[in-house]
Amino acid sequence: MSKADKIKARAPRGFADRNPADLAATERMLAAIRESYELYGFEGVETPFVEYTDSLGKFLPDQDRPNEGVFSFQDDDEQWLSLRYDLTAPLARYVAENFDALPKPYRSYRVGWVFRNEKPGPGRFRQFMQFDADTVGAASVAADAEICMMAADTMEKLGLKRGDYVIKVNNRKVLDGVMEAIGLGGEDKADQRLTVLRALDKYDRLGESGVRALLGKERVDESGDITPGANLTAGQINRLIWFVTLRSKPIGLSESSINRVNPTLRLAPDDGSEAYELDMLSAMDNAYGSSPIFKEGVNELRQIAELAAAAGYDDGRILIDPSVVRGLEYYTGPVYEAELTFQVQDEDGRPVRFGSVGGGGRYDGLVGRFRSEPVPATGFSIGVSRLLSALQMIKSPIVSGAEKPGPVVVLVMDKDQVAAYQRMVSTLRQAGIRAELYLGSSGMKAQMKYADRRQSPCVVIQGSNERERGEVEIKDLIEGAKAAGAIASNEEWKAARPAQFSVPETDLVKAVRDVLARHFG
RNA sequence: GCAGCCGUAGCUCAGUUGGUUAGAGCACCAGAUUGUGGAUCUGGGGGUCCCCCGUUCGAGCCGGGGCGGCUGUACCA
Repeated sequence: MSKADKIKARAPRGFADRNPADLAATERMLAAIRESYELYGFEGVETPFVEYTDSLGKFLPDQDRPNEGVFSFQDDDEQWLSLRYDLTAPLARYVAENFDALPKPYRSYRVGWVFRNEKPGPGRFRQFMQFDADTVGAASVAADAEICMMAADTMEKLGLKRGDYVIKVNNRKVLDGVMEAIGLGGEDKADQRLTVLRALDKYDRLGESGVRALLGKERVDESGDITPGANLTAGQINRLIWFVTLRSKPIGLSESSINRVNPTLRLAPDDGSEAYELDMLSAMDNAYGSSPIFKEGVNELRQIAELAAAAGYDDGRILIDPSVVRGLEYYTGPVYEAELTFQVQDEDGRPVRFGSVGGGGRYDGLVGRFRSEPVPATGFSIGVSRLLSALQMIKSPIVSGAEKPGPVVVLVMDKDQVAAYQRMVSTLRQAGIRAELYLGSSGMKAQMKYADRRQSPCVVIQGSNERERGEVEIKDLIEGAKAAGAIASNEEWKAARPAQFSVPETDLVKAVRDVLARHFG
């Protein structure tokens, strides 16, 4: 091939290769998550990567960019197919298709790759892995409360310490109620409501001033780019900001503890009072309880809080946070988000924002699209890929040191003795020791480098000298590397042959086992 | 999508007012050592200077357009 035809080797942007360390770390994470989900009674089920596009569906108001963000192609019968963009929509299809055969409520989990055709960024890929659990056919918020508790348990099984994560809970109904109360109800205001929800969703990233700008006329970012706002009045903005800045006490704490945790929980400002309310849900209720939809949402939140507290999760693991919005398409009630609370910096020293590493909520309309009856459902997904990069960044034990040691390498000293070397490799393998024959064509020095690069614990050497004596030489590379520091000259290094010893060939397995035991117990 | 910044070796980067055959460090390969991974020394491979068009006797450098990357923003089911 001529130089001009040479193809540039590169992965498509937003698609990542995974090295041995990534694979080992992911395996550990998946095992931990699976154990947690199964403990809660969920069972595994898997659906394919590809679905009919109309099964994945476009729902509810967010249709301003139809088909954007989804990889789609046409089958030979001209039907449109799409790569799945999450695991929830395919599950809804699966449940609807097998409805009569499944126990209800139906609890299931699945893990796999999902695809989104969007701009990638740090911790954000066009192919990434999710681990999802759903309860279908249970209308009770007990199902939602349970999923929040399971999310918390799972974070801890993944090695996150209490306080390093939080499960935030909100309810779509209360957001809808607030918007209704400030005059944003009705079909004709749907666009404005969408803009408001999107603005509120950014509270943790842009802060109060940024959200205020987005609720008002416009926001100008640091590059000078302008984002148009929702054009609300100052009064409307104040009431929204008051609402989303309410912060939960840890669910169910006593009043004295509440004072310690959050002594400045403010009452609704529109009555002009400066009174403080100790219970956030009561504060909400006092402010907007006249709206039926709001009242329903607050009651659901209260039930979740009580259930979580009864099970002992009222210590800050699960918090109500009115600024949680989540996606706009199909959530109908409680929504949850798993967030990491610690700060880390990237290689360049910049602070990294992970955003949420998991989320979910109630989607009572999704399965019903396939059937003539409504089917309630609620679920939660962990963003495995994003969480992996976060855990790698903080060098969490679950992802670091997950890599296996390399194989024992049998060197080829004499090319006409390959059969004898291969026999040694087989002997080691039959003893359950990871081993390989050097398959390249280079000399001994290069073979040593190769073994070094493979992280081999030791190499097996048999030249003509050893062969005549019926022996093999074992070189402990880990021990040898330690000895290297003390040796200055190359002559000395070679003469000393550190960490190297001879044994009869019949003792090969025993000698290698001794070396392995020395380093890996 | 929009905005700002940036594209020279696998990586990090030099490259003078436009002037021979475009450089360094690291990494890689080999030799010094007919049988030893580190260190040292010596040598080697590797470049469409992102692409195209233009200006010019002459472009890595100047101009226009495109493509790509990063950051912010939008979207995120």
